This record gives sequence, C-alpha cells and structure tokens, in this order.
Amino acid sequence: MLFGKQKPENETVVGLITSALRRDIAFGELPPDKKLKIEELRMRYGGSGHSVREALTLLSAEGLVEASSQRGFRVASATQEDLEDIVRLRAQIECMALEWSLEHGDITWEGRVIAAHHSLAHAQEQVKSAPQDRALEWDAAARIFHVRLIEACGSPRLIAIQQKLYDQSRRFRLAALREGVLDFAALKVIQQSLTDAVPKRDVQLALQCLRKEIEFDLNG
Amino acid sequence: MLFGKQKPENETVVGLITSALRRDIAFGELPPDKKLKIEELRMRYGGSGHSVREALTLLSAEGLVEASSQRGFRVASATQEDLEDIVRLRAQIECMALEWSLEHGDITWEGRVIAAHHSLAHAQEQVKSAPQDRALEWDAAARIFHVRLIEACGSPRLIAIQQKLYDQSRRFRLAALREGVLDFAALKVIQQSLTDAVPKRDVQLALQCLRKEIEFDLNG
DNA sequence: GACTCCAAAAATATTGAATATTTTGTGGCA
DNA sequence: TGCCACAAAATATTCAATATTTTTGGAGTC
Repeated sequence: MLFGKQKPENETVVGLITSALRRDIAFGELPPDKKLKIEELRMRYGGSGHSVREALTLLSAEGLVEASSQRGFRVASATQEDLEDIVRLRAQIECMALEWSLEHGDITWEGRVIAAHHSLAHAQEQVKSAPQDRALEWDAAARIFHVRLIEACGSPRLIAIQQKLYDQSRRFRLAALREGVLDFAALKVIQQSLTDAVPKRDVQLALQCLRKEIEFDLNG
Repeated sequence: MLFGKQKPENETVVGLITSALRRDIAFGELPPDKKLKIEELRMRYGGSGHSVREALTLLSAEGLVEASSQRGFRVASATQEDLEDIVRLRAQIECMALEWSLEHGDITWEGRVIAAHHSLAHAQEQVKSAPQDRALEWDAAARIFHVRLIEACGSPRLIAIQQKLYDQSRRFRLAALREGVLDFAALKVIQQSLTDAVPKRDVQLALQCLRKEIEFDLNG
C-alpha cells in the first residue's frame, strides 16, 4: 500500500490532452466561458477530434468544462457565486476528510504531511518574488499538501471528491496570485499551525486552520 | 428558477447509451466486475464504438465503471467495503445538504418534498408485493425523494455530488430488494418522520432520520 | 511439473474521412 | 420591427483502417 497506484494520465493521448486542458484552464490561458471548438483544440494540443472530444467530456464531469447538448463545450464560468460555492463545499468536505485522517493516519502519514508542508513553504517563498515563473511549482506543492492532509481518511471516494473541488478552486487562487492580492505572510502562519497540529492530533485546531486556509481563496 | 433546466440525457446517442448503461448496472443486469467490451455493448445498445466509449468514459467519472488504461472498462466492483464507504459518505454529505436546505428552502420546497414522499410511499407499498415488477418505479421515486430533500441547499455542486453517490448506492439497495431483506415497515416509519420534520424545520430530527434512512442500505 | 520466452491472436486506442443533424447567421418580406 | 426561409457553420455520429498493447498458447528449458 505504500506506493498506491495512481494511474498516470500521461500514458494515453486522451489523458495527455485532458491534463493539458486542465492546466491551461487552471492557469487562465483558457479564460472562463471561452468557447472550446474541437478544431481549434486539435491545432493546439494535437490528437484527433474524437480524442479531444473525449477529453472535454471528462473535464465536463469534473466541472471544469460545461457541455451543452448540441452546442459544444465551453470553459466553465467562474463567477463570485461559483467561488463561494466551491469554498464553502471545500471547507466542509476537506475538514471532514482531515478529521478522519487524524483518526486513522499513522506516523508515516504525519511524516508525509510535514514533508509536503516543507516543500510548500519553500515553493511559497519563491513564488512571492517571481509569481509568473514559479506559479506552476507553487500550485503543484499546494495541491500535494492538501492531498497529503486527507489521504489517510480511508475513503477513496472522499479523496476523489476533494480532488475535483480542489481543481475547481485552483483557477481562482492562481488568478489571485496574478493580481498580487495574496497575503503570503498570513497564509504561511496558518499553514504552519495546521501542520503543527497534525502530530499533536489537535483536531479542533487543525480543522480551524484548514478552514481558514481554504477561505483564503475568498480574497480580502 | 422554478423550472431548473435539467438537461435531458435522452437527446443524444451518447446520452441514451449512458442512461441505459447506468440503469443496467444499477439493476444488476451488468454485474460488478463484468468486463465491458465495446463490441458487445454495441450489439446490445446500438451506437458506434465511439459513442459507447464516450458513455463509458462518462460513467467511469461517475464511479459506476472502472477504466484501466489500455485494458478497457469493467463494471465497478461492489464489495462490502465499497458499500460502507458510500453509505458513510452519503450520510455525511446528504445530511449537510439537508441542513442547508432546511435553512434556505421556502414553502414551495416543503411542498415538493411532501409530494415526493407521497409518491415514494405509494411506490413502496406496491414494490412490497411485486418486487420484480415495481422495482423501477420504486427506485425512481426514492431517487426523486432524496433529490427533493436537498435541492434547496443552494449549492449546485453539492447536488451533483449527492447524485453521483446516490447512483453508486442504488445497486446495493436494489440487490437487497431482490434478496427480499428490506424492512419496509421500519423504512416507512423513518421516511414519514423525516418528511414530517421538514415543515417543522426540526433540523435535529430530520438529520437523524435521514442518516438512519441512508444507513438502511447497510442491511441488517 | 514449473518456469521463461516468444509469436500469434484478441482487444484497445487512435485517426481520418464522410454523413447527418442542429444551431446560428443573413437577407428578403410583410 | 418581427418573422420566415435558406445558407453557412458547428456539432454529433458513423464507418473503415491502422497502430499499440495486453493476453494467450505453446515450445523449449531447467
């Protein structure tokens, strides 16, 4: 169980296109509500029409793309309302998962959380000075940190749900990064407290910190 | 907002195949772990290889089908472990949604819940005597009842999550029906209490009943 | 008898071109 | 302006063919 088989999406053409699309949507290169025409995407990512179409189908199930019958696909819209919905849900669901993780996680899990936090702290230091260049690493590190926090919850379906919600929230966070409205100092403090609470198994503190950290996406 | 546009899946070929597959998986005609070969499915449901494939992709995102890279698709397995995971998650998530519904739902929502319960009670009376013939109606009524309960929660994403989890749980409930191990009398009482609690806005009672009702799937 | 290695067979993944259907855009006409 | 018909664009679907990958069934070896 140490090396859980996480299927690498990069093996198949459809998987490659899906990953590329997910990234480009998250980083705003494909802005919200943009029409996604199969032909254009073929030019951009390669692959056949069918492969592109299947990737879009997949992403629409993840909520990153909206599919309207007979009228093709478009990038999911990203209104303030969407953001609030996502943040509210993430707060609830991720806290639930963290609570279960704190119940079931063993000592090696604590280690993985601390390691992930270490990487995240490092990446966050760097992204402060060079937002454009380091965004990718920071985003990846943050993602892994959140995955680690909940990966011991024991529910594969809960992990999958968190993953999807997280992917929906990335866009907003990365947009905030571009606009330079992120309070890195405060973020750092919260993440540190959160990580410290894990080995102490301080459920109350951990949940409170995680909720705050997630609600950082609401700007301010 | 009265008539929320729920896209009818039956418009497109892919949608038709998806619906048919979902139904056949739920009702056990395609048993857990069964290999799903494109060719066979084409013979059974019609449509081209691509349409079938896309339907399978969609269902794998819903958790009803498992896709392994380069090795095709199979019906998702349905172990006791799976059942427990699904029930546990549904209890948490559906209760959360119901709580929010009780906060935001207006008088017309209460009406829709009561109406759905009325239909469900009727279908449940009938399915008791003719499990095989009335399973479809009963299943549909139960589904609508649960949708109604949470539809006022105000979070489209939460509704989508519940839907997917519910679809994953249907298989187990319908299997229990076939085996005749369902305690309809107890179920009826709980559903009645649950419905009664809605207009009273008795959150505690409602959540407690809903949790019990969901945990009925654990057999016993 | 159990095992490894290899080629044939089966299944899956991917693509291209062609057709059908639907939506969208445009101009005439009342 | 509002409406209808028709053309153009986009999408949905299918068929047929090729490329990859996995599985299968021995042949030979220890």
